[in-house]
Amino acid sequence: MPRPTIDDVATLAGVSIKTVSRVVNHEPNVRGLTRDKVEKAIAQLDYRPNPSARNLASSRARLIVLVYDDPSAYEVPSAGYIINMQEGALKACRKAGFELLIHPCNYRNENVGKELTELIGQVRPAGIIVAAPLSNLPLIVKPITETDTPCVRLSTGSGSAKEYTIGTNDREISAEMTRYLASLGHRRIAFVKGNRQHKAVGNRFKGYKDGLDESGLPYLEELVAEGDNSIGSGERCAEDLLRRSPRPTAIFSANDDMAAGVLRTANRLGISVPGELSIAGCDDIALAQQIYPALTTIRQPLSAMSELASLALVNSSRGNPHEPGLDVVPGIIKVRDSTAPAPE
Amino acid sequence: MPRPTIDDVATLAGVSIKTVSRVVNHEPNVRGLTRDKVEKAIAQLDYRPNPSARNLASSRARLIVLVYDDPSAYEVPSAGYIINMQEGALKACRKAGFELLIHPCNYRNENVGKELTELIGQVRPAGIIVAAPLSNLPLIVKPITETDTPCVRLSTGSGSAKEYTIGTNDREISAEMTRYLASLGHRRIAFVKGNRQHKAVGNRFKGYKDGLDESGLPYLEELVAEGDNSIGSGERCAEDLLRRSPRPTAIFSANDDMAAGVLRTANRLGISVPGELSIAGCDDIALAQQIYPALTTIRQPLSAMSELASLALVNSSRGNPHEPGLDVVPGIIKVRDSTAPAPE
DNA sequence: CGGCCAATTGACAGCGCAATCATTTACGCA
DNA sequence: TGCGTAAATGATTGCGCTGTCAATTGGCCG
Repeated sequence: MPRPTIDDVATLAGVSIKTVSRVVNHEPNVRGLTRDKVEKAIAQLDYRPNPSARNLASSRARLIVLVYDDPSAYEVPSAGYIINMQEGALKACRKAGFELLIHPCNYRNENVGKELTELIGQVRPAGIIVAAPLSNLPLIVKPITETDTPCVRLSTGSGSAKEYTIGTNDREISAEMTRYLASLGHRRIAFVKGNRQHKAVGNRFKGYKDGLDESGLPYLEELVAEGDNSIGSGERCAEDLLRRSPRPTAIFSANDDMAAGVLRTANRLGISVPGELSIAGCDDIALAQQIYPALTTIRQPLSAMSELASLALVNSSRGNPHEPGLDVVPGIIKVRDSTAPAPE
Repeated sequence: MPRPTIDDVATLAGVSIKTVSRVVNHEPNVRGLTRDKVEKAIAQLDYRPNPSARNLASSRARLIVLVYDDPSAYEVPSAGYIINMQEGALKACRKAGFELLIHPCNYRNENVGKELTELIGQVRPAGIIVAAPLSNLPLIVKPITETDTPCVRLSTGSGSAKEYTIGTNDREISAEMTRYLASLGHRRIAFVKGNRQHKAVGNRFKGYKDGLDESGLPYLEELVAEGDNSIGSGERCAEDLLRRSPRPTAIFSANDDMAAGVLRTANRLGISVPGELSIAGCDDIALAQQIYPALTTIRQPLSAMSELASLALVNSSRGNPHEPGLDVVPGIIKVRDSTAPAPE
């Protein structure tokens, strides 16, 4: 049996299809009595509008696109980050009856801009969420905004004058992590910086320096290494840092992958964690709990952020665009087993 | 400026819209000359068909749904598995101009069946891919097939009489892994079984026994433990197994998460890997390379499998349904650092 | 009770495309 | 050259819905 259409509902309820349309779309100016009749008919027929027809008629799809850095472009992709984001967006979409289209995207590709423009032209989404680090690249954001598609940036970096941005308190929470390490008695706290392209990790570095300062510890250039966000770079940075003398007793990395790399190196060198060396990361990807010892880290509220973003886009499609600006969803520190009081 | 429509193309090319439609959809019976004209017009206008209009007119969306076990239902979700699957499906979809809708799904939920039926009614996808372990649950598969939506099962378990199934040579490759461990001199090779509900892990257990047999080793009940696919269960099983005397010198787990758990336990107990204990897993999720030492494992060709599945569904929507049956994409053994010759 | 305005409802025209069926063209052969 | 057939092309309808604008209704006031 074919699915019921708006005509069937209208006939059953004894009204015109336009009235049914009004009820379905929660438009004003429908009498309570009429609304009840229509809703009863809808329930009775188990009617649900055909999205394609709606999209065609209104020329905008009930669909949100999530754009993020393509993990398959990397040797050892970091999947946890993405799954977390998808989760929040899916949640909001389901609640609103929207669908989520995922679009991993390689920013090294020459034609990303065109690719996105085409995607938008193709599916006409109600909105687009652009995740960090892509959200900091004009190369990505500009083509999107030029199509007039509502766009929310997920950026642990900074706000933007033109788009609504959802961020987190990277700098503050990183400072807090640093103070936490200091409170455990650590005096030589090293830091592994991440990819310079990513503003987020820059903020974390600033937070690290803030934290040192607030704990009355000096900032030492020799205790900072620069990675590229990958596990491998974490390993190399750790080799470097652990060669210093005296050795740092804690290493705080700008993301979990690098922290996992630090842990690998410590394991390889036979340095006990957390006995001789405390390790802290940032992101709380699944990996953080899968390695041994489980990583003390900063939980990025990624799921909450993408949920908020989706919500904003849904509202926007209903006529309430969100004004530009920065909303901050705070992260929290998850203390696990990779940090302990400083030795001695 | 509004996007060009099929009418614009027809006008520019001096043909009817039906002819344009034929060219766009690669239908036969168009003269080469005409085709060229139309294609030139399409290129000139940068025309791309409106998917909503197509869907409305043909009452089936150019869209594939990927259904998988909802990771957020678990405490420590295993994201790698999912990302790999998404990757292959995305690849095939892009090539065919299809979109991918992801639908994580909690099978413990009472209403999964209805949920899926509604989803299908809602979006009318060209097809659905159901990933293991959901693909082995009638609870999930039946409601789908009842809607006449083409459905491909991804199951490392077994084929099905009614749906096309893409699997892998779990049993054989697990036997090979076992033989490999035996070839390293291991005589006491333990096995960690996974969740009974998952046929795949059952096959791996069979493969383990085959491998022992082929290597002339006895099957010992005491060297088998039963986990539930989670890291935590791997830890517990390892505690059990390592209490045996003499201790096993190799532990082969039915998935990587549990192998990671085994490694955590070994680390905790101060047992050196791979010096005193070799560890092997199965799946080759990203985690396998993120822990130390990197895990020797069986690489599941998940991406290839989901790509194949998507392709089959695309073809199906073009009038070439795939007949039921089982296709096997073989896995391969990735030797990394967690396995070494047996001690002594 | 008549009149007027606002609230409510409906008629109808597309949105852009696929599919059906009718029409035209091309080609082979006698 | 003319006929028959198959190939190529086109005219038209309708998919299910939204948006526009017109028609109707109801309520309130004088």
